[in-house]
Amino acid sequence: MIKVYNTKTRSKVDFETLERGRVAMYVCGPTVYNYIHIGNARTFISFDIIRRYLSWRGFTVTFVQNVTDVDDKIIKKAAEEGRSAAEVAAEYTEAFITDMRAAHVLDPDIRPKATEEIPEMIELVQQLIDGGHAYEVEGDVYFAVRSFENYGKLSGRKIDEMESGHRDLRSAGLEDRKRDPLDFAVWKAAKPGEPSWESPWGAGRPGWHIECSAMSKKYLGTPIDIHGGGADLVFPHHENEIAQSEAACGCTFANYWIHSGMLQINSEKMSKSLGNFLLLRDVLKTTRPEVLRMLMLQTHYRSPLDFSEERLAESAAALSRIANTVKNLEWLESNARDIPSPLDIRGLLTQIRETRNEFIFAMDDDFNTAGALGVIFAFVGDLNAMVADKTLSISDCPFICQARELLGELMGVFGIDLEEECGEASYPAEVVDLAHKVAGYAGTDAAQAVEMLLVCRTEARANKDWALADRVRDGLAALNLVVEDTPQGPRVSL
RNA sequence: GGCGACGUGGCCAAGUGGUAAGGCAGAGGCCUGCAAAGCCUUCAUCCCCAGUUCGAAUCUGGGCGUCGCCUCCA
Repeated sequence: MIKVYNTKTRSKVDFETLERGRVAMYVCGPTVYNYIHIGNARTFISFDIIRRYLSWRGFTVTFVQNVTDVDDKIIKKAAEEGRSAAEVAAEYTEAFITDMRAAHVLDPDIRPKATEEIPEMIELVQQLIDGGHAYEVEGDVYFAVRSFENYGKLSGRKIDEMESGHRDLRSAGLEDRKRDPLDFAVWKAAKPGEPSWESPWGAGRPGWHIECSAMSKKYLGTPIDIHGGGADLVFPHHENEIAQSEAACGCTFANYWIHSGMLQINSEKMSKSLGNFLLLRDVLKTTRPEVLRMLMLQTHYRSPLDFSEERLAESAAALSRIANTVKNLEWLESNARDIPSPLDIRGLLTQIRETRNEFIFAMDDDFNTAGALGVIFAFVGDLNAMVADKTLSISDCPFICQARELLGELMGVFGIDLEEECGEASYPAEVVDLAHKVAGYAGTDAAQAVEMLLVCRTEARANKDWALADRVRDGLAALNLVVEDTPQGPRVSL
């Protein structure tokens, strides 16, 4: 049984879907007024892993993630840059999709844009007005917080306490038009030059919170299984979504509320004023997505995560430990001989089975990726010890292959493709020149040239001509090809 | 001020009341011409105090400390 931490109940609970074997899941997407940053990426990668895991466990997952493409911040940005809000939104929506794919986040099944769902939002607002939960003031429509008795339940707040803590709310003149200072806009009257749509209350645009309510309802119905987002959305965004949606439909909006922890940079909150604002696309210029994901996997998704160059380097080293094992196993398989098996195959099969079970055990416990990674590393260590300094028997290969495939499968659940990590070395054309210079190679085929160089080096080593041997190795190293001497002979890899 | 989270070895980090996974880094050894990779060995009693318990990192209370949210924020 999968357990998840539900923000609504502040406890870990059994995960039971509304419909057997199916999961309806909605995760709040970004407001597209800039490139997404590394903190956004943390949230989206966390939910990507949750989604992948649920699918791997056999659920049919319908994953919806919106794009908020109409909002104050977009309008502000557009004004600053002297272009239309639609242009700004289109540019950053495109960039968002590009960045997500670059981070190996799977596309959602449905990616609705707020601007394309306005009729549904208007309908929802109307329902709220009809039901006495919202009221119009000069083209604005506000949700009446006190009309919804559960307001504050998700975030654990009480309306009266919130108000007493917020004297400054009243000082803003605009607030006078609201019946209660905590009431929030579900529809905003258009100001000159702003994007707007016709509505029963005049030209205007939807409030942020109503967008998600309407899109979730339209594409997944009510209630849904999982509604997710960053922890900073708990209040007010998700609180308001619940109020609107449940006030309108009279039923539960979402059964499980899952929130991912905040990302910090060098132990500080990421903010523009601190100058430590990192864009995902900039990080990915120097870091492979697998390494970034590896970093995130090592911390539970609900804990704060500290991001730094040092941790990135550690993650790269950790990932290569797994990749090296896979590479080594592949190498041993391709050099297997017709000899008696040096391995304890029965023990290996037991370990394969137990690793899978323990991985599931960890992940079922509120998606404990760090624990699951521990299981993987334990398996890696055992495999390494098992084959250390051994030459495999041909009869071992199917079993070693199984172990290798398990590693690939489990890392795949994390969105990390080990095949890619262990990809075949692609030889640069320069190896031909090197082979020509060092070994007198006359052809033009890169693979042949490398082969030639290795033969040349092996001979040199046999003759104790270390200078020549190292010249070959260094020459290949300069082309990013690593030569390693194994008991089975030399091996070249990237 | 209100709400909440957290404090585990040099760093990161998991941990379901029964005597502390894992990764990175370090030390010693093996293997190697030297490397690389890998193997072996080694490296903590879990912020402090009190309590519950046969037994607590895990439960309770208090203290200290860090952080987040309360305004747009993933």
